[in-house]
Amino acid sequence: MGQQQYTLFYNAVHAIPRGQVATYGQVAQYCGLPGHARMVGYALSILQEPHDVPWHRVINARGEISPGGRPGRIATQKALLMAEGVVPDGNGRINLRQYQWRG
DNA sequence: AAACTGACTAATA
DNA sequence: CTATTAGCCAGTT
Repeated sequence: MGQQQYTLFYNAVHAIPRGQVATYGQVAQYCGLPGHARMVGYALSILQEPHDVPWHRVINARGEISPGGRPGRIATQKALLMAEGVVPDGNGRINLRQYQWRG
């Protein structure tokens, strides 16, 4: 467990098509590790540029953008998502039924 | 070693 | 809708 696992997560995130989103738990399950949602969050939290991981396509199960350490992260993620056509509803939440990736 | 901490979730109340 | 509980596990104190 460790670095290798993160590579697996990053790989899974790469599989999320543009214009769609996936939840942390979904990514974990896709990797064959159900229940490891927190590890997905951790893996993304330690990402450092340069990287080519579309981290913004990963949101929580409520359809919200999870708060991260640095303020401004949420706005960035929201902007990236909207740039590829994923638009939040009136309450700032993303409709999973519409945008969630079906692997 | 033990306690604490998280970009999490599902189930209950 | 909010709150609480319990499960999760690699890092950090």
